[in-house]
Amino acid sequence: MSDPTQTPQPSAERPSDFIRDIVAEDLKQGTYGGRVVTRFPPEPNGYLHIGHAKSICLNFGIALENNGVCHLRFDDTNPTREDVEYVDSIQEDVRWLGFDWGKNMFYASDYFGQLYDYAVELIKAGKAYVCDLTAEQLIEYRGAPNVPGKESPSRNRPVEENLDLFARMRAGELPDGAKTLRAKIDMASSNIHMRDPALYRIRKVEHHRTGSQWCIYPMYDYAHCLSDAIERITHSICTLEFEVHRPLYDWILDQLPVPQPRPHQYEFARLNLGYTVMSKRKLLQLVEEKLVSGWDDPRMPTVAGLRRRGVTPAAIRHFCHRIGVTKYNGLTDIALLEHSVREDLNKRALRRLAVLRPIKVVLTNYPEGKVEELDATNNPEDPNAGTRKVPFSRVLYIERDDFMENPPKKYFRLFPGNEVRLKYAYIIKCDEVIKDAGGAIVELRCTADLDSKSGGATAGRKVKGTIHWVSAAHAIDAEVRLYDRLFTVEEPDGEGRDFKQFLNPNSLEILTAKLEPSLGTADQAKRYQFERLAYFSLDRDSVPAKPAFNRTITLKDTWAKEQRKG
RNA sequence: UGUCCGAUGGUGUAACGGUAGCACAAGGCCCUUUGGAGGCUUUUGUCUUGGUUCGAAUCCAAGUCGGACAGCCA
Repeated sequence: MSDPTQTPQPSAERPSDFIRDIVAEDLKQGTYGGRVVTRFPPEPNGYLHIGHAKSICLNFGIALENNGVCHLRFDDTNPTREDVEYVDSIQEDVRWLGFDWGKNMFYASDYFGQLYDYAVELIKAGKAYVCDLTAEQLIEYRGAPNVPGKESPSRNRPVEENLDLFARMRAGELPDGAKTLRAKIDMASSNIHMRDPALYRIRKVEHHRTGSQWCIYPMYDYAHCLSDAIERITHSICTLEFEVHRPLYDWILDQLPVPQPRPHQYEFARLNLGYTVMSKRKLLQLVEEKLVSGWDDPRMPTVAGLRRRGVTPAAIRHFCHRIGVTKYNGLTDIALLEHSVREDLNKRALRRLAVLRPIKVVLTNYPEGKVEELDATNNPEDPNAGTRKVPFSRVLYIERDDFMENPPKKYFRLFPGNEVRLKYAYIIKCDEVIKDAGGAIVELRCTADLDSKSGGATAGRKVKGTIHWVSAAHAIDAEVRLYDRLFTVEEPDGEGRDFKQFLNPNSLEILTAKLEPSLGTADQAKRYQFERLAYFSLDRDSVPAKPAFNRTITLKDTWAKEQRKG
């Protein structure tokens, strides 16, 4: 449990929601003979984000809970925007989240041949035709939500002619966009998706898997339901925007001799999270315009970004469990995610002492040159985590925030004349504040109660505050990146808004911090808590001479809250 | 003035005709060698109006509000 890079076993606790209810009912009725087969069907045109994680947890979760399987299927029907870079990252991310598709990895492009044959069937049955309308004309003929469409002049083309034309489309005899294959349904339908939707379009481009084998490519609506049927999917779970497509999903499967019982589609609400954007288009924009460092920038809501930020798979899974699955399109409070992250990190993070913004402290009654190795607890939440030694000496650094010359009421930290406990060490008292010519504080002169160390005569003395520190002579320097939310408002892409206007200018602050020496051998696979500050993880671009730590999330700060209250 | 879908505290959800519960957030207290964690505790909710019923968050009707749909994207 302390190694968050290990593929963790998704928790055994069974969630409950309306989709799981349907699956349970189908199991009870024996609809699919006891089979449960779901699928996660990403288009390889972007990195996975936390919204996909919700879908992954749902689909793989349902399979796991019911002794079923979940397929990973790349929905690669549009070669003009898809890329292998994405198919690799998607697999890595799903695996990292803790899920396993076994041998069941497929591509919609695996079925291009069969899909073509099915299309021929449709044409023969008089249920599809080759249409001559241009893209512009199609828009005009389609009508509008409350205006019926008009039938294409090609609609009643004879079957033989359709067959010939479709074969010629496939053979590459026609230029891009010249013709489409359309389903023959109902141009007057109140559902626009039923107004003779396009099934195939001509695209003379290389496909990342099928190369130049095809120059016609199936549309999503046509390819998706049939891919589900071919794979014998039982429950095809997607997001709410596909609800309107369901009649078409059903129509296509009902026209063709697909394996029975065929799959059914169910829709749930996609995740909307506060203080972030979730659409692939917008995330891509952030990457391409270099507003972030890449898809795995720790501020991104991508799985890769969260991973680099130090968030664990378990935290993401718990979050997905907590938010549930419904058809209500709400806005999830980012605090829910933050809580899941803290909860998990609290259990597994190794506690360490680190000073982000140092101020020098000299203990005037502590012998010069003396060094003590003090015992420090690695994780109070986990007795098995053990202890370590931390060097202590006369000159220390403490956090600037932990000293105030003129403190407000309820300030428990160091101020002139006051005492605080140095964590794992002595109680000290501030005697003198040394300033430079400009009046800036450069050093604090303190005296230590030399009997107050653990095991000492006055170890039990209670002082109001305990602060962290590092020994100046032993501290190592590290780059520390303090990440904050990427946007300043909860709904950066709300109506009439340009999300880029709301980028948080302070979403990244880079500091050189002073760390206790044990952090010199920090492990990228482990998680750390810099005591009293935040959770951190070692970034992958650390170099031995200068480690770099990313702040995953701060500790809860009730003092900051107190101050806000004024 | 189209079709489909939805509505439970501030947020996310549970209750499947029978005591509106949980988590987060917010407030208070206790504890604390992390102002962390933990423990205890308080506040706040069934969109509206009718109907069915001994009894409705749940079923029905109408309304209100919100979302989705007019790519040869997925």
